[in-house]
This record gives sequence, structure tokens and C-alpha cells, in this order.
Amino acid sequence: MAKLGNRKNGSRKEMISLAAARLFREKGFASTGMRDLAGDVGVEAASLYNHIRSKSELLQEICFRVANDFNTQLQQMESSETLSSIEKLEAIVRFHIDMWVNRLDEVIVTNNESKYLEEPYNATFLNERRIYVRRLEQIIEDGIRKGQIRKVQPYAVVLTLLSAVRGIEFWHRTKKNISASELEESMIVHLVEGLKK
Amino acid sequence: MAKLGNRKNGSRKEMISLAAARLFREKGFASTGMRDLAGDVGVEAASLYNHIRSKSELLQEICFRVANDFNTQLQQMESSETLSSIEKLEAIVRFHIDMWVNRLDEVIVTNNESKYLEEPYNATFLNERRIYVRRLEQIIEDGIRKGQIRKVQPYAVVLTLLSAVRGIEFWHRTKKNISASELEESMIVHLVEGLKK
DNA sequence: AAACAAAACTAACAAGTGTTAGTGCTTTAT
DNA sequence: ATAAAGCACTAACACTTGTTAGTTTTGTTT
Repeated sequence: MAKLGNRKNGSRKEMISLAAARLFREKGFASTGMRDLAGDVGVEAASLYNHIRSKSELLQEICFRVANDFNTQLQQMESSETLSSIEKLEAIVRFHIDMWVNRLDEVIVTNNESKYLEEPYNATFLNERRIYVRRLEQIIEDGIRKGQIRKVQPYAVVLTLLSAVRGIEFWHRTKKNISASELEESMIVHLVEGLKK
Repeated sequence: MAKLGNRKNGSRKEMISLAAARLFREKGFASTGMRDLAGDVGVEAASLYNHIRSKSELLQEICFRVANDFNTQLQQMESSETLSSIEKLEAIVRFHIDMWVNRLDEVIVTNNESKYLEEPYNATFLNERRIYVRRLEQIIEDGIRKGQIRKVQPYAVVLTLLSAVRGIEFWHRTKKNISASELEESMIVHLVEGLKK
């Protein structure tokens, strides 16, 4: 018998998840058929079900994998005792930019298609997002209290930061005369520099 | 006979378009069925076709109506001879915020669902967007040349500005202890103030 | 009241949806 | 070699999709 977590098994499942992320991004979750996905993987639609439980499961794995990566990095920043609030914020924004540059498919799907998660996953996801925003607000509030950050509306700033990096999606589409690192530096200066006291 | 452009006719079509915008936003274009839409309007699905040509047409009207409103306002700013570059930019960002606050359904559909436009509408739409970005870049380049704006990467700044305001979507979902005008001022300060020389 | 069009209805269509059942080939473990 | 599991296949299911045809009801104009 082939062991569970086999190399072949693993890579097959990964291939499906990868193709799903790309298709969900390009065509949207609802418009991506299992026959589309199967075609991309090079297999009949029914064969996919030897590797996955459902179409929904694919979306769940993508969304929560991404959410988990964001949460993990945030926790690392929170637990740092050497970084200033502004340095934490900058590192977090850089991480977001990095995710949007290097894992575009998954991140876009997580942002745009998470509403198609079945309950209770959808509710859980929205709740996790709310908490994530709250934790970012607290870093800013901390910074203001310690005199490292200008007096701003923490919630408004968090909304702006999280959304601003979504512009990278369009940068991907029309590769301009600007590199990823130039874009990153420009965004950091524009978004974070102005918060310093 | 009832005249074309009748009050009843007009309001019926408007009702359909309005309901479509709301449903397309909530459920996505692909997941919104004509039977869903008909149910919201209070009519059978087939009856919709006395007022519209197709589901696609509804999306086209929403997307190009919004695009047109953005283009019109941009043109007004471009043709101003009294405003400085930074003042133009601020007015444009305020207009974007205003659209995201007051016409959320249409704007979100335009942003998220335009990919479902049929050709050649999709290509036209993407092209119009590209041109819109280009024109914003030129305002920034102008401001830099005239010494009114700091030396920044115009393209990166435009991407950041256009995307940052998308955060308003989440503000809508979870009405926080912050008003629309507070949010607007906060965003303007965060996004535009830092560009001044 | 007669005429006419606007706009609602029912019924149906062809195509596409995610998914299951059942079968057999291929690979791995004993 | 033999048993077991992995994995792909075909065929089919129950359902939903956007849309059309044809008919009847509603409302306005002459």
C-alpha cells in the first residue's frame, strides 16, 4: 500500500490546490468548474475526488493557510521586545507586500473569494479577520502612547494599510518599469513614513 | 400605449439594476441567478427579459456607468487652471472616498466583477482603467516638475491611492466608532499629506 | 368601449453544475 | 507472488443555469 502522505500523493494534492488557487483567482470560485480544474491537472473531474473531499474544501485550505501565515507573522511581531511600534508596523506591511508579490493567487483568492466559504468556515474567517485588525490597531495605539507614532485614528490607518497593498494586483497584471523592491520601498515610504512622530 | 421612457418603465428598469448591483456585490456575478434577482424584484425570472436584454447587460451598465463617473470627475480636475497638483490629487481622492462611501454596491461590482464582462467590453474596460491610471500619474509628474509634490514613483503612488480607499468596504461591514467624514479626513491626511513637498 | 402595447405569467429548452457509484489498472508493502 | 491500497476511468444522478416561446393580464390612449 502507498503510505498516506506519500510523495506522489502529496504532490498530486499540491498540484490540485495550486491549480485551484490559480483558477479561483482568474475565473472566480463560482465560475471555476471541477471539469476546468481537472483539465488543468490533466485528469477527469471525478478523479479529483480521490484526493479532495469537495470543491469547498479546496477554498477552505487556501483561505485558512493564508490566514494562518498572516497570524503567525503578526504574533512574532507582537512578541518582539526589541522592535519599536513603528518598526513592527513596517515589518508587518513589508510582510503583506511580500505576500502580495510572491503568493498572489492564494492571497487574492483569500481576499475576494472567502465569501464562498461554507458555514461555519465563513463566520470563523470573518471573525479571525476582525481580530487581526484589532491587534494591528493595538500596535498603533501602543505606538501613540509611547510617543513613537503621530496621533492618528488607529482603525482608519489599519484599513488604509491593509487595502493599499492590494494595488500590487494591478502591478502584476501590467509589469511596469518598476521592480518589486522599488514598489515595496515606495509603498513603505508613502504609508509608514508619514506615521512617524 | 405606454410611451417609451415612461415613469413606470424607467423605475422598473432602475429597480432591476439596483437589485442587480446589490446582489452582484453580495453573492458575486456568477453566483447571482436570474431567479434570485427576479425574487428580489418581486417577479418571475422570465419577466425580467421584458426590461433587459441579458444578465451581462446589467453588469455592463453598472461597470461603465461607474467608470464614466470617475472619468468625468477626473476630466474636471485636469481642466482646472486654479488648482495646484496636490489640490487636484486631494479632490480626486476625496471623490474616490465619496464613491466608496455612497455608492458601495456599484463600485464594488465594478472593481470585483468586471472580469465577467463579455468581450469586447472587458477589453475596453481594462483599457479605460489603464488610461485612467496614466492620467493620474501625469498629474503627479506635473506636481513633481512644479515642485509641489515630493519626488515619488508616480505609478506606485497611484496604485497605493486607488487601492487604499477600498478599505472603506470593511468599514461599511462593521460600523465602527468612526464616522464617514472622520474616516475621510484620516485617509486624506495619511495618503495625501505626505506627498506635499 | 375598443384597441394596443407593456409587462406579467407558465412551460420548457439545452447546457452545465458538483458529486457518487462502480470498475479496473497500477503501484507499493508484506 | 499476493494482498492491499492508490488512483484513474466511464456513466450517471439530481439540480441549477440563462434564456425563449407563447399566452394572458394590466394599464393607458383614442
